[in-house]
Amino acid sequence: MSRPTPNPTLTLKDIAREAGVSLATVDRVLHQRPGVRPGTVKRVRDAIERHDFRPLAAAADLARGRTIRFAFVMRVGSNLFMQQILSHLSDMKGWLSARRIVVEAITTDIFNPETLARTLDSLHGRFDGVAVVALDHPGVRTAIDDLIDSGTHVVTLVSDVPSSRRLHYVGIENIAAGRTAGTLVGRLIGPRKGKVAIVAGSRGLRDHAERIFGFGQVLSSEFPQLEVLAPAEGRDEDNLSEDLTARLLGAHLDLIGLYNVGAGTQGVAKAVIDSGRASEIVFVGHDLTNFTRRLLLRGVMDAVIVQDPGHEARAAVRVLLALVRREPILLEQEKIRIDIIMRDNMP
Amino acid sequence: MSRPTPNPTLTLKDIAREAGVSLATVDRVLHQRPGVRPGTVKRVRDAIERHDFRPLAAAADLARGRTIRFAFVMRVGSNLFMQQILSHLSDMKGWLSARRIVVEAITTDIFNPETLARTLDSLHGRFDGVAVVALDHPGVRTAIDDLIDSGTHVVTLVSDVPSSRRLHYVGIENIAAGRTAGTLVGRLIGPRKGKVAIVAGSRGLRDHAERIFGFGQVLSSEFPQLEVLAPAEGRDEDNLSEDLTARLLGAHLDLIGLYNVGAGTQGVAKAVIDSGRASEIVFVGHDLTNFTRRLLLRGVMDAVIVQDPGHEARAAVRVLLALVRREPILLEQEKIRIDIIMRDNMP
DNA sequence: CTGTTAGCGCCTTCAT
DNA sequence: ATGAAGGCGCTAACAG
Repeated sequence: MSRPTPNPTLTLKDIAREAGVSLATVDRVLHQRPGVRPGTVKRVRDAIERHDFRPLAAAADLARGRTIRFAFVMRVGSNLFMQQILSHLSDMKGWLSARRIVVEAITTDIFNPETLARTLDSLHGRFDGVAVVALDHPGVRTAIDDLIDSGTHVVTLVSDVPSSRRLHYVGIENIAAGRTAGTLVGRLIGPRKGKVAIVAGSRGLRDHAERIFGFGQVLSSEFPQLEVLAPAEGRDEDNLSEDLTARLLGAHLDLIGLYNVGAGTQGVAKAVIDSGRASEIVFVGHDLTNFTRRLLLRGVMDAVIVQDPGHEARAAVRVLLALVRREPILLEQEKIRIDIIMRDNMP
Repeated sequence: MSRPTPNPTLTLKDIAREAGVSLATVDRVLHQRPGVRPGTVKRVRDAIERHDFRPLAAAADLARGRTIRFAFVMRVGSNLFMQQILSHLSDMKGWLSARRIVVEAITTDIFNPETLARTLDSLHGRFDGVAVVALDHPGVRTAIDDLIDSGTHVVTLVSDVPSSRRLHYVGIENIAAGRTAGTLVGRLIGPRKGKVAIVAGSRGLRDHAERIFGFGQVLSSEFPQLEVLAPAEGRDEDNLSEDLTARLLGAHLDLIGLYNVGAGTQGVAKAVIDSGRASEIVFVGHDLTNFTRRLLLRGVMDAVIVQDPGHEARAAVRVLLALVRREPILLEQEKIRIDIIMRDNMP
């Protein structure tokens, strides 16, 4: 059974001739449009498969020749990670405009499901695709589903709403990320006994909640000598996070592990450094920024869990594009990995 | 100074009209072809920049309409990592053939610079681009440079030849990878004292040598309580690696750390398991395969350093394609990261 | 149900 | 040094 070597210079016309039909009919079969007799469909399909034929992407693009519009909806504020995503999007400008793709960033600082839902509602009919950093809330879920019903392709980004009908989630599995943090903290602490603290943004955020869950899972099952304290909620703000961390450090002199689940890393780190106990505390957090880079180099942080913002920006665009063009999504390529960054493998 | 919003529906013709010249002249300027007066060039350039205009990629592709040929040259044999690269290449078949790109894999088991050089010599004029897993040897360097002189674009893959004129290296920095392994072994061992062994394929391989160097650097400077033994060379073979490891384990009862630099992981692991000392030995190696996955899950291995073979395959193709089309390379996208994989963040 | 045909925007050859 | 014009392979509107 030898695979026919695909002759790379075949065209639709050749297939048409071989199947004894016209160009238009082949096109119909290719795009599973109605109005072709089953027998004809089969003949065309056979001819296509016989040569493993693929229509030339460039020609299809050119002929369709429509400008494609995408929106990225997210709350940004001072969140460095979100800013990085936006900055990588604008790095793609050249690539995008050579394909007549327009990406609009719709940002807000408001952290409120109702507002997000209303924003999504306002997008009906205006975009071919929408990537949204969602809050997992019934109102948001409904807004996503409505948007999809209006004919817009929707993917979630960074934070998922699994109960919605979004076509894809571009981001990491947060339970696994939390477990990874747990393993790192546990293993790097080694045989010592003591307490471990968690500082999160809010347990209302699905991604934070999942990370906390995964972290606790690993610590309780595999590192019973470590006592995990109840998570503090620092709302991803530096000042508040610093206060909370300082308080934790003061109250627990046997604190030897610290997991910062969200942003606010700068505040947490300041408290750790000021306590003079940086070298005895294993400190793990998320996202690579100028701050966390420096903290890794100084040995204040021991590891950072990373989801590559550049990869996420590009993956979101590519997935939306594939959906618009009804092309297959390359799952392996678009999957976002949970990266562990330590001092020596910083990119 | 407001950036003009690029009107996404502009075409070459619009630029031509605005500059008061014909289509062909704009095209000449766009591709920096000769035969245009400097003044004209400037007028066209200005018009292009005024609108931040980019020619539509699809139209350019279609018009050029040539089949592009790439070769991947590597020694494969039983090396699972190389097999993974090939397998990811064939996953791209659909994508490639929709762009009339033909990728040919030229594999050999022979591990010999002369043979590799001769293979490269035989490629002159047959391909638009070549990705080669090179050996760092003067003969290979010359062969690469000759190939480039013959008009073929060349990138190195996985293992670099920095002294050649290759246009890009798709792979990780191996010194940093070795340092990462060193940090992991040192940190995961914790306060214990003892010996650390290294099993490599061959110190003649540049990537292995660099990893060993980075590993030693970190251990000697930051973990002085650990004594690093001289590297054993297992030629990436399972049986030999197993013997060597067993011997090391027998000779050093205080062996508590193990770094497997190349392949042959299965053999190394078998020796560790058979010794009954798996749980007390911190074992770090490279590349994620079915074997290393299982070893991580069973706790025999503690961490695996990974360079994503799928990413490498795609990056090599994209870089070669960009070179052929004289498009810019998206360095940020093509950079291969050093990933640390532990039990909980396995993809 | 099926076929014909006019573009899509750029590249390239051939004139001028 | 510059311009005119015919494709590249596919899509979509229109005819039959």
